[in-house]
Amino acid sequence: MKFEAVTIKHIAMELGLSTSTVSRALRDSHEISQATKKIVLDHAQKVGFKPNRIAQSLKERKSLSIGVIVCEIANSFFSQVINGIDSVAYEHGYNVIIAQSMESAERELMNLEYLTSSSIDGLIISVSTETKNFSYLKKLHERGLPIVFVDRVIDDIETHKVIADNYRGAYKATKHLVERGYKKIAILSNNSGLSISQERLEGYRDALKDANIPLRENMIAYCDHGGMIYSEIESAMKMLLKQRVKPDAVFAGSDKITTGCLRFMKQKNIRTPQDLALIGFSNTDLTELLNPPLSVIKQPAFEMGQASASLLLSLIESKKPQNKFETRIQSTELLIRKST
Amino acid sequence: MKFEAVTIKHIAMELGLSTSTVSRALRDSHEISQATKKIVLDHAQKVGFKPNRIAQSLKERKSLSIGVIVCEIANSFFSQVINGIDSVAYEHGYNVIIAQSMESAERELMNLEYLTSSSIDGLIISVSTETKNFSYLKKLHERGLPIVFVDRVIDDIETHKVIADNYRGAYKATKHLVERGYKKIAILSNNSGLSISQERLEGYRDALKDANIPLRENMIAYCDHGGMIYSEIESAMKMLLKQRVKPDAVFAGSDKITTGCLRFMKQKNIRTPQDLALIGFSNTDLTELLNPPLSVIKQPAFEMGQASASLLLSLIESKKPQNKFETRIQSTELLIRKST
DNA sequence: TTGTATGCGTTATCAG
DNA sequence: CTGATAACGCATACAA
Repeated sequence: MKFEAVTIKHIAMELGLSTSTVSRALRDSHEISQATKKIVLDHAQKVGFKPNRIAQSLKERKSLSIGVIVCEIANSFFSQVINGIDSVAYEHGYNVIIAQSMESAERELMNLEYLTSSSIDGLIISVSTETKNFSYLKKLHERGLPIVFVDRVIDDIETHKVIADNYRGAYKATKHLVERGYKKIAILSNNSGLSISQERLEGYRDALKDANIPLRENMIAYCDHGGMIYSEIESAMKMLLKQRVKPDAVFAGSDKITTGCLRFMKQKNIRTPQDLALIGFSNTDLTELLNPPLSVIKQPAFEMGQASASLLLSLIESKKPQNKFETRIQSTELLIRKST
Repeated sequence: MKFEAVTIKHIAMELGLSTSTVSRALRDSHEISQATKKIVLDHAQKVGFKPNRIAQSLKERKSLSIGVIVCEIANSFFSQVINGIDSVAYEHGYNVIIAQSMESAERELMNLEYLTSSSIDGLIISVSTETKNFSYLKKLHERGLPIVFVDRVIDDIETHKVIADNYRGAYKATKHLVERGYKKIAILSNNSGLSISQERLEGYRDALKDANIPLRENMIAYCDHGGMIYSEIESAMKMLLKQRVKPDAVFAGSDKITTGCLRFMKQKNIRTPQDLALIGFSNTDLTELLNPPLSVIKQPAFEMGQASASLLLSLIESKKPQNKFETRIQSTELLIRKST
């Protein structure tokens, strides 16, 4: 027994009407008499008619779905972003189709090709650490697919971008360390190609400069896969701690890297702040209860999701081209705990 | 400038062929000559042809999408489940469409209606705490929609169910408390209507019984909305702690409730295990680093997701009816920390 | 081996 | 006010 949905045709047959009449009645067209409307509506109700969205999509040339590509759903930051997206999409009757890149450019591309085979009306994407080649994305954009970037953006594609204030977050975090007397501040950054990494590094650099602390290049380590693999963080940390001049504080440049650092320090029995101060980006739950404690830069993930979805929907629903702008969600919080 | 996709028709025109020939060539049909195949394929490649999935869906009467309804995406347990689902779906070329019920029966129903308007081939659902009326879901199932339940199941709908070993998890957790000498063990349970709640309560009851500890009904508190609202947990905890006989240990019956309890204890300055021992279900990251420490029952969320998706796909792709069975994923872990 | 015609479910256009 | 017909993009039974 297959799932046989009831269609307009069925209703038309059973009521001895034409499909067009039924269709119009269901859409409450003014050119249908109240009497027939009632008959049709009642019957539709009775047999549980639901319009076939696929057919509607084909006809209307839109799917009422938006695609979302993030590196990993099971990452607090992104799951909160998705939550925000969903909350807005739901209100506007849009579906959310999720895909994860797992920080792989190849998977990202496959998802992209799949989602854009006319099955989505617009796309919200946070590019993977691996993504070097934007040409496909760019082509899609040029061909008219509404795109909104969230968090990890690509500068030379001109469309809405929703980002947290990475520069200020990193600046404040670094400054906070400086103010506590730390002078050898290492940073464990995400892949250097990422927009967020560059902004965060900038904030770090400027905070040091403003404090007249010389920047040491060997205090900067990178996790090319965004900490997707723990060993990446492990070796970066080991490298940092092996320097002649050891860092007295570490600034973890992303959620995943932050948790990795915590794991590493726990494992190696490195205490905070005695042995090494720690501050990092994190949207993980319950960070206020961690031990070793953790000073945290928290991103407004949910709000970023909401903003992205709103912008995307405005892009989708407006016929005219809009001014594309960057939205900086300002409420990046700096939460200080005794880890620093 | 709209997003104008290239269709089979375009290719046919440009190549002076019929649409059917093009269609067949693209699908590598044996009844097309190698020569034309090559011409078509090359051209399709050149112009970047991507078959319109909506049209394919309409024709084939399947969408290559599966729907997932959970209470909240930004909940570690569910995000890990989704991750598992996605990993399997992706390999089989299926899309995942996510919807959240936010523990509201109404939203769940709306999502259900929306998703099943022929836009999904099957459904994976974890019912909301509020869900009392299964009739719509049941009707869908009877009409042939493949459904797999994950974690929170409905007993009288006969289909595949993927659940963790809630009974054993709760039994072991309670027993562990008993063995440490706790005798006044409270449980903060999820909504009593939920399958998981009942199983967990059962495990709790049996563990007490086996230890000859009388069950006190006033040691059982419920969070009807699964802890979606913090005040719910707060008042439940207050109620428990106001009893003449105060509990010396608390067993938190879900992820959300566990984090709620931790928050509450922090706020009220209740120490663990001195003032109150704490154990709870949790799939949150970094629980091993929490302070107050937390003994944890961890569910195999990712594996549950994988299993659900595999079962659903087998349901979708097999024409014959199958034996519907319950899959108990056994690897529920009990992770003991100094909180108990 | 290729082309023609038809239908998937819906809506829009055009007649009546 | 209502009905017949075409079209969205694709795939296939049937002709040629």
